[in-house]
Amino acid sequence: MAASFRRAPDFNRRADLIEAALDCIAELGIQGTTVRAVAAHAGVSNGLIRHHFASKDNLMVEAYRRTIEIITGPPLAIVETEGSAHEKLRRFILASISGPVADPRVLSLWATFISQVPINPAFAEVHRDKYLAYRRACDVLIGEVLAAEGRNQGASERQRLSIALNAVIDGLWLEGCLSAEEIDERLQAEIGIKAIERLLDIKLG
Amino acid sequence: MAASFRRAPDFNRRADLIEAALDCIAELGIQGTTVRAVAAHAGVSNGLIRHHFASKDNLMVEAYRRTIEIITGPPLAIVETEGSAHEKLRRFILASISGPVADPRVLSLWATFISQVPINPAFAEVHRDKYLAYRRACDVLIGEVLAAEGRNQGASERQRLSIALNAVIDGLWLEGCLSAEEIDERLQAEIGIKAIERLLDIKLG
DNA sequence: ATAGTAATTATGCAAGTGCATAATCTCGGC
DNA sequence: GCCGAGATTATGCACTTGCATAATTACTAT
Repeated sequence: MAASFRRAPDFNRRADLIEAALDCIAELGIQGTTVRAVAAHAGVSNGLIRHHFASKDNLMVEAYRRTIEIITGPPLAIVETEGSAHEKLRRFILASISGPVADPRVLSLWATFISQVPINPAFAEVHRDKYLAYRRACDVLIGEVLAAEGRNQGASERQRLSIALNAVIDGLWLEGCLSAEEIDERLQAEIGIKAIERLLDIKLG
Repeated sequence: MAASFRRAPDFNRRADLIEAALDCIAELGIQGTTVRAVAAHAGVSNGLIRHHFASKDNLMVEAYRRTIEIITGPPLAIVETEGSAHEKLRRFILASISGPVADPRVLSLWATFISQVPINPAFAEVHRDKYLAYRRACDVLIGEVLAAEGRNQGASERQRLSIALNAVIDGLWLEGCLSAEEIDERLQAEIGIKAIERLLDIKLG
């Protein structure tokens, strides 16, 4: 029996397998995401996964990395953008709670991996790094906005604002994903902006 | 070989097995939570689980029910309490983001089950019911507070406030659990109250 | 062309999985 | 005391799982 297959550059194949893993997790859950299921979904043989990843666990960690990238990528990209501090914060918020990030599938993936964080050091490390990066970007944005307002609050007060801001973003993202069918995305975004305007006592264009 | 064991009333045994299942999920993850692991953790034989639950899946759904009870129990209990609308809302918020609810273990359990909701109808049903109950309690509380303030806002505006309030609660709970070691619980609670005071433009004692 | 290299498949195994079944034991009612 | 009911254990089976191994194939450099 002649095995017929097409070769793919290493990088693409790896990315494809990670994407297939995410599909499996979203559709079948972590339990149903077996090496065989991922391989079948990617249209390759089982053994190929072990050729590209040291272990199934390794593939899962990479899938977690990709998931965080999907979630924090859009907002973090805003930071590099040109614009006033206020405008950037506004777009940062919108990018965090709407668009491709506000997808039930994404929440499901996130939840799957978060549940692994406390019991698997490899996941914990990824979580710590990426979570901090997002938090830091958020803090910087707040600092810039407050500076532009001429408000030089103490570090303590600034931290409070940062925590509250993050809570609104996280909470709206969560709610939006959990009831994506019922809630209008624009309304959701508007609520987010208004809420944060009140919290920080600012106006975001 | 004589098997020696102590009998337990059906209800207690069931509750114990559910608790053992939660322990396993928190310590080993959903993957490590096998029938054998739960039985070992509860100090009983494997077969006993099948005697008390129709299937492992059934046990998992019951464990999900228990988890939601752990999370929404304390705040929902506040609603039945005596006190002014403002005072009740304040305690409701505190019960939602501090105390036994603000536990990384609880978040981990919640995340595990939430990831099952989209792929398992049994979980989806439990989710829908319990989630709605919490949301409704929250809405009623807001309505009472606004009424006490003499503010008769339209249903649309009230819904916005409700969504924002929920977001702050969910977000603070999430953040608090994710970084429970770093954040002081009292500070967290204070931030929550202050944030919601600003959002609703009220004072909560 | 051709040979070497790495990607890919095919196959099998040892361990673990949920669950069915039958035997055994504990306890309450008489 | 003892007996029936059902809670509990012991055991095994069919199936799945991750992974190792060896054979096979496609691409690249020369």
